[in-house]
Amino acid sequence: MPELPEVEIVKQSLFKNINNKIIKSVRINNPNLRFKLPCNFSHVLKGAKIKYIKRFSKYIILELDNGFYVVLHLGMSGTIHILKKKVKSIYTNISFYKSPMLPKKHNHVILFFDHIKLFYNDPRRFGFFKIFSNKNALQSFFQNYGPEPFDKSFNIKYLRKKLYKKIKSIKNYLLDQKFVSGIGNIYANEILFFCKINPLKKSGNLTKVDLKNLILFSKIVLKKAIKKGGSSIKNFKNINGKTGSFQNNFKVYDREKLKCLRKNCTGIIKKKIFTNRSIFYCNICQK
DNA sequence: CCGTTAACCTGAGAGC
DNA sequence: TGCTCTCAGGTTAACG
Repeated sequence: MPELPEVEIVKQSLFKNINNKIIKSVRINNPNLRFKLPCNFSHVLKGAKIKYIKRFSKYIILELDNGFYVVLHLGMSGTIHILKKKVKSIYTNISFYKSPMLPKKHNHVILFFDHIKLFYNDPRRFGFFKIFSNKNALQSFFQNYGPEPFDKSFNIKYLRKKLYKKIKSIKNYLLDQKFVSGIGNIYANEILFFCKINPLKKSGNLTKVDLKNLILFSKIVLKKAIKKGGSSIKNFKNINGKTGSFQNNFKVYDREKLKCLRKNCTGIIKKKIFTNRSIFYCNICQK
């Protein structure tokens, strides 16, 4: 589920809630996530102070004062919830979408702080934690990833070199984290709409204008999504707390059969399944 | 190396 | 009500 903007929102909330705090204890209800929870997980976290929290791509990185790094990927359905001990009935959901009740059986990992409990909840268990013992190990893990759209290295020269004569569709390249980091299915579709590029277009056939637009609009779309608190599609209930609102700004995603929102375009948004993912596009203005 | 498919999971919603 | 089927914001091993 979460793509770069949603993970950024989660990171910001985590920073407000647990940065500089000490993990008093750890409870593991189910270690069987996408990858089995590292066996030293509790040992590394217990007693450690969270020195800093950052994000790269769709990953949240907790820097601990014992030199270790905890890396978290939310997969498709991972969320984080915080319960303040004093107010037992109210959950502070610092996730990018709101679920009114914590589905208790999917609370796989719980971190206890002084006045706070943090729950990692993940029904589908596609999310995972990794632990790195030092900065080098952390960096070498992220070496396999391409730049984020915000990076200076995500430029014309890079795109030309990577996409030259490639027959794979640009939609699939945008989802390829080795090419560019942080974009998922929603934002790939949205970005291509702004670029007026058909998602199925072969990457080697992109024009210089296409490449320039990709660089420009990937930044614009992701930034706006962050500003709107990310996209919240499911479990949308009106309860106190934060929810993303970028879903109200979707131009193509989840808009099958609706009118194209581009000025003076009479197109209708199409939906197709392509390499196991949905593509949404206007077949008139996206060439 | 390149591109595609299937698999990993659970839950929601549609259709019957 | 309940059954079956499809789909979901991601990643990656395995295959041709």
